[in-house]
Amino acid sequence: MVQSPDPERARGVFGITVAAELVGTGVQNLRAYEARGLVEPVRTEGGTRRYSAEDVDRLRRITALLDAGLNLAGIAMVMDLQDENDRLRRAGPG
DNA sequence: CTTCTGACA
DNA sequence: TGTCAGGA
Repeated sequence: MVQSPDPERARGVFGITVAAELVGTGVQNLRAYEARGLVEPVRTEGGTRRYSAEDVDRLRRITALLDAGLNLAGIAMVMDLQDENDRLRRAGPG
């Protein structure tokens, strides 16, 4: 049994560098998205961002929206609506 | 790894 | 406007 030698592994978190590689962009862009509120990675004591699998998936959505012709401001709106829509759906259909 | 600034398409 | 590059 792999008892996760590292507690971080069980959480499935990625450093900003690996997250950038996964989404196919640079660490500077990921930081730009966070500045726009597109993603909110957890911050460690050292101040380093820790991107979870969910965050990486969201980053991919951001790149897809950018390709769609949306800008960071527009993407932020889409992400907010999607988050609220998913929240309402999870809260209860009725 | 973080933050900021400069330049380019 | 968004991305890339360099420096502290």
